[in-house]
Amino acid sequence: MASSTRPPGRPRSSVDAEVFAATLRTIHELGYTRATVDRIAAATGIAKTTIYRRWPSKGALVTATLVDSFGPLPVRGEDRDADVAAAIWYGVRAVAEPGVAAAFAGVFTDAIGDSALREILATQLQDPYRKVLMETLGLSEQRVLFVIDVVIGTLLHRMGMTGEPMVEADVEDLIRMLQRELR
Amino acid sequence: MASSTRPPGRPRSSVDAEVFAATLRTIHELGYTRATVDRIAAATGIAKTTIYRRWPSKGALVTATLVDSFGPLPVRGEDRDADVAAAIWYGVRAVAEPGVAAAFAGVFTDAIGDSALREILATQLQDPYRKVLMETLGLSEQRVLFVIDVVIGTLLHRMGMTGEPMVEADVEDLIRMLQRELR
DNA sequence: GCGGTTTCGCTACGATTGGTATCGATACCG
DNA sequence: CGGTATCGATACCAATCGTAGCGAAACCGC
Repeated sequence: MASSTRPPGRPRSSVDAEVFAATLRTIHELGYTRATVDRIAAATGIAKTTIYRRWPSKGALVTATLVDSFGPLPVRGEDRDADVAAAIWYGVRAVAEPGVAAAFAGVFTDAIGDSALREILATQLQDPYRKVLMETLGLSEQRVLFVIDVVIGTLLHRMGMTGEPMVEADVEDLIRMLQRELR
Repeated sequence: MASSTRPPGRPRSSVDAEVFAATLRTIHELGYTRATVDRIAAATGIAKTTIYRRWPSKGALVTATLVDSFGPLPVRGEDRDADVAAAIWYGVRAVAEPGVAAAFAGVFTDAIGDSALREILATQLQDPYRKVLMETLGLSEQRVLFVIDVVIGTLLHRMGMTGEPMVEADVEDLIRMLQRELR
């Protein structure tokens, strides 16, 4: 329909998905610090300069990778307990994806003292989930931000300390705890 | 008493406390990444080489700074609800200390892919609290690790996202939530 | 005081890395 | 086939972590 307005010239080779995958894979294998842009570019088969043409910094690239990796929340707004459980399980799987926790921690670290990156992080990663949760769960902003802190913070801390995703029994405790909290 | 066995030679100038303070201050002002060892050394008035003589890496220095900054937990083992509240408030104040959250996130990031640093982090920072909490609260290891994940993870996520400590109302919610969880 | 011992400060250096500049090659559209 | 915008490659700069080497300083026992 409106997809006919394509600008002239050589198109941006559509390898974004490949770059995201290579970013996660490289971070998973080497950690955030040693996952250099050079290596990510080489793993994708494109030039480093191409990456910097599309994303303004390494942090922005990793943030975009996280946004792409997380995707939309599977909440329906009918049964709050069910939505809480579904959202937490979704978060567990997303954070357990190889490289995601390390990427999160790394971009988190870079964001402190880099206000531009911090803006990207808050706008592109947190705001969508805040809005969706406020609407479908009918909670205040303060309440939603509290829940996001608890869920994502807990999962990241576990992944960071142990390197392993949270086991099912602990996830179920986390779900029950938050269902009680939001009742 | 046994402090008489001092080795000969020039003593290690006892500026550890100053180095720790300068580390936190520099990280607070510039963030973990831009808080270079050069700057920390300059802020203390000592040479960079001296820092590397005492700590094997920047991550180890920051971890030691965090251990020094946190200190022992004020739990008494008589009233569990009171201990939970006291421990959480203690964590809130420790994480709110300027530079602590940024230092934590940074050393967390470096620890992934640096097993030596990871060992230091787990042994020197987490283990003491795990043991104290298991003994005084009479909880299983799994339960204690879960609580540590929730408390520290939540506080760090809040500090990382907003740059501000958690407000009192949210802290009280966190305390009530965990008191119910541990009942 | 004085020698012995250990740490300290300083300068210089190597290796990596984030990020930029430049220019020719390339792929697409009409 | 020509116009246009992106891509790839190379070279480059500024920071930064971490190390080497050496002379100076500070402390102890005598």
